[in-house]
Parts: sequence; structure tokens; C-alpha cells
Amino acid sequence: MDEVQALNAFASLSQETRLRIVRRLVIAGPDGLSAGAIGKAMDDASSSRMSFHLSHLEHAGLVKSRREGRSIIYSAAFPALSGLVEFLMRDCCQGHPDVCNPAVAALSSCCKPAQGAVRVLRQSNLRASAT
Amino acid sequence: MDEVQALNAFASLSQETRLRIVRRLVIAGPDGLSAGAIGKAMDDASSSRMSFHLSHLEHAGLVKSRREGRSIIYSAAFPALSGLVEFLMRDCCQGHPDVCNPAVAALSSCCKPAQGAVRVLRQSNLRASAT
DNA sequence: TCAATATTTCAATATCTATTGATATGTTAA
DNA sequence: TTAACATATCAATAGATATTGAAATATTGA
Repeated sequence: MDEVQALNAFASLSQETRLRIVRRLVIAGPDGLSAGAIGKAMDDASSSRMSFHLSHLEHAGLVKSRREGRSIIYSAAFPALSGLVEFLMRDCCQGHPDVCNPAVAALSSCCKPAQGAVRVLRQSNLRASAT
Repeated sequence: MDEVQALNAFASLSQETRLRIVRRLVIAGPDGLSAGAIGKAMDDASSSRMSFHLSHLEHAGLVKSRREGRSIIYSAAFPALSGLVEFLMRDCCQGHPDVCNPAVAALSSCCKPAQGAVRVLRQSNLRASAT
């Protein structure tokens, strides 16, 4: 992720419809959703409007598409999202280890857990019950 | 972080000078930098241009300011950055646990870890919370 | 108080972006 | 092959945004 890619990604995410699309696709996971299904979810937006925003997102690298029959299926580009987060927070808060830990915590609760995971955490961020 | 805040934040981050300012302030940490120092770091941008972008970022909640003598010191609003990341990735990739772990890894390497505890836990017991 | 420093505000302008409606392309089923 | 469905492209328009230079505000030291 370089600066130009990050700028395009943020520009793409700064529009209401596109942000909603990305969040919908983040939730949908790798299976994705068809352009039509996304359009229905977005206040029944016109096809040209959906196409404009979806291709905007695709050019920005935030989503990818594949054809399935008559439909085009869009899905979130998870590596790009990770890269964007990493780009924004890179080299953060030198010498102040606590400052950006909340961002880590925010993301850590994102994925459904694999069981028995080994995690390295600062003690101050642990509020784990002893069960 | 609600949708309107996130849209404003992403819009603010989608401009080259502002993105550079935020990244510079993320690196600077809580101490921050004066408006003048930031301006010098940004290709000696004119003061009105810096003021425009800094107040744009402040309205978006991404930076905060304080006066110190004649200078205004700007610093990154780390909780807002965390909130933005969390908003974007919330409820991600249901049923596909691995998909967004790279984002977690990207952020985990961001902060210098203090001497942390290595603990083996069921992840469902982890509710790492902001300090 | 005066001058110097640091930053912000303002108005004008140029540029970029989103939406709309019409039309075109590609895919499938009858 | 025709009709339908799904999506993309195009041109025009309206609205938003960044930059510039000049002027205003606030703070400090002489």
C-alpha cells in the first residue's frame, strides 16, 4: 500500500453509498454479493449509480469482482483493507506504547475466534475472566 | 464512531496534504507538533493552506489542538483513529475467521510492546478494552 | 504600546465529483 | 434467434472542494 493507493482508498470510502457497500461486503465475507443485491440493499439505487460506485471501489482496490452467470459478484478486498489500516498507523506513537493499542483491540474482536488461540497482549489490556 | 463521523474522517484522509499531516502526527505521538512545524514538513505550504487542512482534520475529529504560547500544537486523535478502524471492519467476514487477521497483525506490530504477558486463552474470553 | 511572530478567516476561482436518464453490452432461457 | 435480465458506459448538469493572496486575530518581547 503506497500513498497514492491509500488516497484513492480513502476517497472511495468518503462517499456514503460506497462506505455502506464496503461495510456490507466486509460483513458478507469472501462469498460477496451480486451488484443487483448490493443495489437493492442501498435504497434501490439506480444501476448506473451502483455501477459508478462499484467500479470506483474496484479501481481503488477495495473490492474485487467476478462474473457468475448474468451477475457480477463483488467482494471485499481484505488484504487492501488491512494494508490501508497498516499504512495509516505505521510507526505510530514512538515511545508511547499504550496510545494505539485500542486500535489493535478494536480489530482483534473483529474475527470470529479460532479456539485456543495464543495471543500476546499487554496485561493492562486484558480484562479476561478466569474461566 | 457513527457513519457521519466516519465519512468525514475518510473525506479528510483522502487529500494528500491531510493524509501526510495525519501520518506525521501519528508518528509524533501525543506530544504533537506546532502548525508551523507541520507546515514546514509539508513542502512549506502556505499558512492559509495549512490552516484550512488542519481545521478540516480537527472538524473531522482526527486531530486535536492546544495553544502553547504563540503556537498551536496539533496531535493525532488516537481514539478516533481506532474508532475508524473498528467502524470499517466491524462484524467482518462472518464464518471465515482467517480473512481479516492480517489487519490485526498489521496493527499489532504498530506499538512497541511493553513487557507483555504471554497468555493462552480461549479467544471468547478476550474482550480487550481501551485503557 | 509597538513591532514581530503564529495562525486563522475571507472571497474568488479553478477543479473535481456524484447523479440522472438514455443507451449499449453481455448472458441466459424459451 | 428473440426476449429478458443484469450490468456498464456516456454526456450533461449540479454541487462540493482546494488553492491563492490579502487581511484579520491573537500572543509575546522590546
